[in-house]
Amino acid sequence: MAIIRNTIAKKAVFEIIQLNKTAMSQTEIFAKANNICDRVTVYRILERLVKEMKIHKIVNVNGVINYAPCNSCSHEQHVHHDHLHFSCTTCKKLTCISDNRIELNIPSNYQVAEVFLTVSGICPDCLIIT
Amino acid sequence: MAIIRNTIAKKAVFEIIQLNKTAMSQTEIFAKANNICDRVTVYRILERLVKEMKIHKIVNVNGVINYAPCNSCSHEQHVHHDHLHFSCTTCKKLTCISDNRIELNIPSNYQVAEVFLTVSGICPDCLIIT
DNA sequence: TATAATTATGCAACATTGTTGCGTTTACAA
DNA sequence: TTGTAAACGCAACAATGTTGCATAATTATA
Repeated sequence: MAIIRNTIAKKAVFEIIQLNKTAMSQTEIFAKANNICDRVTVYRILERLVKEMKIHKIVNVNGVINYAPCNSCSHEQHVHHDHLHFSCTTCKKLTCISDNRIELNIPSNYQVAEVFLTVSGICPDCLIIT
Repeated sequence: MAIIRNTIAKKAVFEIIQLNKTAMSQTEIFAKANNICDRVTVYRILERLVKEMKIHKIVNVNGVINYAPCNSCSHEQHVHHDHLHFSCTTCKKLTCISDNRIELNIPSNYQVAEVFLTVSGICPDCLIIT
């Protein structure tokens, strides 16, 4: 069985994600990591953190993959987390909003894994500027 | 005011999207277009078709942008279309499933543009193979 | 139907995001 | 303290998307 190591870089990346209010892309995380490790290593750390279910992987409306902390989220909720993501088209920030109860109406011959509910638009910060 | 032109390449791209059951990426559309035009032109045609609201732009769970026909979709529905997209993690196909009524619970200081409801998992075709 | 105006295209080059292979380093258990 | 597997760095690659500019094609209208 694979042993999970808690390296310096991994701890740093995890902390960056946890301390941020909005979800972040690999590029943003790497920029904040202050050259603690290689670009590629950040990708691999993120992959591991998702597998260990410590962070969520969410795609914004532009197709950029973002990572958000997985705060109060049980094992079961993790894959079926129905909370809403707001993807700002101005600042490109992805924010986790709230838990939304969704009524899914999917044919039974589809095997559902995860549910993604993303709303695009303009976030409060960008609305003020405008 | 810009005049909209209906070029051969544009007609071809639109037809490809309309005839396909699942949503397609630029790569797939270009492959089907049989060198009717340049790779870049496909990107630009897709951009225009989205702006003209003839097709929908949807992101699959891997971050690849897909395009789907906008069949029975009024002007108002277009930006608020609440129908569900199934993103197969095996064959990567993106399918439009059905209209799902979603109860959105978003703070009023957010300006909503579009709603994306995407479910990942395994589609019927891939389940049979397994 | 000929022509002017401007939309659309092709090509080349670039930018961003994400992946892979491989030799080296490091964390952790014993 | 040390062996071993996990993690890392580097370099190279792959996929997807974008931009600038000269040229071609479409459409209105004269």
